[in-house]
Amino acid sequence: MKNKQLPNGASVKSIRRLSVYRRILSRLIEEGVQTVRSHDLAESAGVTAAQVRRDFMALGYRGSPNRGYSCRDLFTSIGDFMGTNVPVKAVLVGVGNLGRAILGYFDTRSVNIKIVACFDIDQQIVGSEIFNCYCYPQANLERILKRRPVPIGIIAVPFRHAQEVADRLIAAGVRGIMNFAPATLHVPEHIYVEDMDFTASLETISFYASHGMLVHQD
Amino acid sequence: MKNKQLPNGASVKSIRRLSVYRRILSRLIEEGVQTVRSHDLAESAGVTAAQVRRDFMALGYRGSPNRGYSCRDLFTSIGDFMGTNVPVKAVLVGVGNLGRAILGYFDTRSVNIKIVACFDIDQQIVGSEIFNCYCYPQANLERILKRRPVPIGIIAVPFRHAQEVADRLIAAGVRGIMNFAPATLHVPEHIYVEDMDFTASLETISFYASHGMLVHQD
DNA sequence: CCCTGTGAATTTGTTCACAGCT
DNA sequence: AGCTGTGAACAAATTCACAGGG
Repeated sequence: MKNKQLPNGASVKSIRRLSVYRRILSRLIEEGVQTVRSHDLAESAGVTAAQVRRDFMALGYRGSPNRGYSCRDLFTSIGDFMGTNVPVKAVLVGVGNLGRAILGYFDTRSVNIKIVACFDIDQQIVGSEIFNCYCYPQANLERILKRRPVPIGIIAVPFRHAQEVADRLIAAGVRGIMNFAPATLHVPEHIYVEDMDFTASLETISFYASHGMLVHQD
Repeated sequence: MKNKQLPNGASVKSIRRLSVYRRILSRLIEEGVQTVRSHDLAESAGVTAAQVRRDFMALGYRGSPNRGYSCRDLFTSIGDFMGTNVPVKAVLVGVGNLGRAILGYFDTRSVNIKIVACFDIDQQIVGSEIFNCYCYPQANLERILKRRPVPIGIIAVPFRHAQEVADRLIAAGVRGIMNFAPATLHVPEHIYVEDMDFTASLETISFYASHGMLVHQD
């Protein structure tokens, strides 16, 4: 897909940074911090202060000169913008080692992301509950998503099946996909895919680790 | 970190794409395909043909007009450039659900990436072998890396310990880090970090999934 | 003719630097 | 004085479009 144009001008990269700022804010709030300056957020997030302020232009949220931003208000504002103040729902397909770890990850860590169902083809797994998530037969994917539509699908199946699973998820109404399979998915323009490509990431790290040059923190 | 400058002009993004092309090529070779055009690779990798050719400028590998590229030679050439023709070695710190899944992932999938040791603080796990990888006490990290230096560290510990683990890995000679902890690591300029931030990725997907706009395949 | 290789144009993303508010 | 908000400069990444080769 080509690039989107948000009303304002938020790119994929800035959206991702907003998510990171929000996490930092949540920790600051826990610590009882009231306000934060763009400079502080920049330091915590590993970016420049100008970048932070630029990213906030998209939100419409405005700080106060000489004081910075209210942690609580900014947190809410980012959540409103990103839609993460209400829990985000997803389904997962493929309950192997990795799928299980993903279920565990989101079960523990975040209140605002909820994997509401998972699917597998293995009869040993189907019918059981893994990290508070019931496992349905993969054949029933369409039926279940029809009854309870979910906007996001997480693919953790072997790469040979990834495209087929993606097609079925999309047909069942999913709009965004988190793809852990080492395969490039071919999807319609309006579907957003984020690849979690462990091998490509590790090989990229390897390249820079061995060529020892200065480099850009992801 | 700021951007590196490769002799030629390969950026982080192009390096990552080279890894993807290489994987595609390995599958083509398995299928017995001899040559491939930039256009074909572009289709498989989900990018433009011009992008593919541009990426290959960095390699110095040259195709033949009217024919394209030799799959086998190009595969080798990318591997030479990236250093992935010889096995890439890494250590993993944190053998929880996610750590275990990562061990399983690289154990099965790839011959050319090898996690040579893992570390944990849990005495239950230490001393056992997980997916063909022996688990050492985390306290011995420095000692073991001293004897057998490894260029890459994979961090899969809770976010509170991530920075400390990163510091120790770097002190022990690691040059690149794959960070699964939801934390921004602060590292010296010459260290390359790739963040595998599940939450930021999922929230980014959520944003685009709910705002339904055209979008760029990662 | 159908490819690749690449300079030039364009688009996207980032940083600078300063005006303005408190 | 110390911060934000932002136009303008800059840098990076991508695409265009075409010259050149077999």
